[in-house]
Amino acid sequence: MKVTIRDVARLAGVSAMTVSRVINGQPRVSDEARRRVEAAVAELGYIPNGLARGLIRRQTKMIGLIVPDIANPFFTLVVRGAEDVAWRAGYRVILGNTQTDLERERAHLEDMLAFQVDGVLIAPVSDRSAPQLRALGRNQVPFVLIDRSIAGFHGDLVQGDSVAGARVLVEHLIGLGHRQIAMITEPDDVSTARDRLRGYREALEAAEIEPRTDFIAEASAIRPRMARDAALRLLDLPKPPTAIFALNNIAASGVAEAARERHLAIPADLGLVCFDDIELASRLDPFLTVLAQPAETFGTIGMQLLLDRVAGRVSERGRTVVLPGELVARASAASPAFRPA
Amino acid sequence: MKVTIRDVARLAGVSAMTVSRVINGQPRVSDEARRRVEAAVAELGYIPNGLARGLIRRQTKMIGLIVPDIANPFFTLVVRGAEDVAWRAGYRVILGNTQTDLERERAHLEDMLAFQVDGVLIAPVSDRSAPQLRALGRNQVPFVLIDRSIAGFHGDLVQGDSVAGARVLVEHLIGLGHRQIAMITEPDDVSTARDRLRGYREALEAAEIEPRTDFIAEASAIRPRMARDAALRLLDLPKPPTAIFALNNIAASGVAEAARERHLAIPADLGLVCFDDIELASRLDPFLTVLAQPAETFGTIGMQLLLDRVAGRVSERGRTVVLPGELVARASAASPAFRPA
DNA sequence: CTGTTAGCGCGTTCAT
DNA sequence: ATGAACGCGCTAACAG
Repeated sequence: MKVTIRDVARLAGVSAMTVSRVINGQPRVSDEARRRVEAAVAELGYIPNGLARGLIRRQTKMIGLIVPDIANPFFTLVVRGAEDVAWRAGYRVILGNTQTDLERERAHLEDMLAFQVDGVLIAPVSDRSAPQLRALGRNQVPFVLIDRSIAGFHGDLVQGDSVAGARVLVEHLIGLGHRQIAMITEPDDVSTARDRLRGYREALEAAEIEPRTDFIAEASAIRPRMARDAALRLLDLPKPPTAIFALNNIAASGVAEAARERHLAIPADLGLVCFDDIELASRLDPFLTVLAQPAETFGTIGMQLLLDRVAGRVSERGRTVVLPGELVARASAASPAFRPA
Repeated sequence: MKVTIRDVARLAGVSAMTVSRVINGQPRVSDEARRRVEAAVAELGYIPNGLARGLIRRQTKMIGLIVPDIANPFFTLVVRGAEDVAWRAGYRVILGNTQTDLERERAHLEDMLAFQVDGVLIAPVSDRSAPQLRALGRNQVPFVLIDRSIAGFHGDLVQGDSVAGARVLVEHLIGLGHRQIAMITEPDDVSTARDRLRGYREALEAAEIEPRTDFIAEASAIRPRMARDAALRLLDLPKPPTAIFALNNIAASGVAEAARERHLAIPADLGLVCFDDIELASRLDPFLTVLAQPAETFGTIGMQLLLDRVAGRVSERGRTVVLPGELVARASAASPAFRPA
């Protein structure tokens, strides 16, 4: 059987209460009793039952962390940053990966509520996550949004500046001489997709480039395969683009794949830019022109805001932190090649 | 306040027991009562308290998952695979990232024990993890090792064939004409490092190439910076290697960085191979020659073995699954360039 | 079919 | 300084 506080008490020849006091570092215990309890704890390898503790203390020191795609290096860094901050503060993290599936997100949220997490840090699937997030509020569980905002939401939020970032990327392409610029995006109930599309449009408009509706291709932010298919559709157009702006790095990898299949060289035949650097790839070979975002910082700041709330040390209604991105110009975007009409 | 089973009972006009029966799908409840309970549950947004449940049921449907480096795309896929299998089986995952820190691993294990996880899937830091893993056994919590084995351990294990894989990689380099081949490894209390070093040595010996001790550089499997430093030491040798075998992709990225700093082109001036593909990078630009391992499968199989044990449907003492790797020859390794002595 | 009693392991409250 | 009684929210075992 598992060893309980009573077993320790028996072995130490004291009551359970004294053991409880010792393991919780409370003062009113004789040195003698303390010694014997500590010895008993060590001998039995006693570990206090977190469930029982959580039940009575009404806090578990557990934080729920939900991301749409753990395999995306952006979120992977978010997770690392968040886990690290939580760890230092004495909190542990329960991870939920949604694969952008709304139902899966709902179930994860419910499980986390069931296990009485003290707070939730979440990059929501989309605006449609709103109803299930309200369940958190109803149960008085504080939460903070990262990366994606939700229309009409007014809580804490850590995000990048997608509109400005997209504009910078597209202006960069325009500056290189591109005028036929397509975009690969995802459904517009995701705030980042919405914002990046807007930035793309603004940049075109500012340069007085006529927008082409057939240059907007919808794909997925987690499935490179869909991005590849979307890119192929663009490249097979009668008048194909000379450059593509992919909404994130996963989509960009799909574009690169499509380009290879059509024997188009990047950047000679096709310019390519996207959001979010891929650290490992860039270190291996600095190639992709990106709008780099401080991914790990999304996680650390997000977790800090959350822990503030959990500790009840915050009164303001909704704090928004916007993390600046940075254009990293590399080889994947260059002047468009001459291509016969 | 939080809504409890009693609140539901009151609203539905029944006892708590009846509510319990309904939410657990037990049979002996009248349709009438069931309907009213379900209505009350919906109205109150009742979510059963998992802590209380776990306390009495003696199982939490929670699995602990511990990896050394969540930011490594190999482990990121392991996590995704494992989480996915757990999810389908109705289990949730608590994630622990150790950053190869033994103490952090110990603390994670203790926390997971405290919260009564039903099992633990772990890629241990090193052989030194052994004592803290015994704590799992003491508490009758089943566990499965992934990726790394531990000297003297005899439980379930899912691993790659590091010896053979390393041999294949180094033989590949030799086949291309390289004879001055260095290796970047990590401390040899990690089984994969040990095995890969052994494979490296075997390949050299089979080719009758004299091993050079100054060609073994110790670095880290999680810090590209250390791999870079190690690579610089190798490249600055009076008689530098013409090719480097990095024990994993992170280390390889550090090597590439070092090569750039010394203005050495890969593969023209320096051949580079390593373990573990980087999916995203390879899709973007198939460049690195790797020994690809089915990372996600490490996670799925590992979780399956674990859930077998958790369900108590397994009797064998220790099952070992060895997942085959595959050489993916790409551009980063080629015939050594002519270099003046 | 339904409700009552008891207790999972711990910590709070109040005695002693 | 220490312990006894009670309850956190839920369900197993037993009544009825």
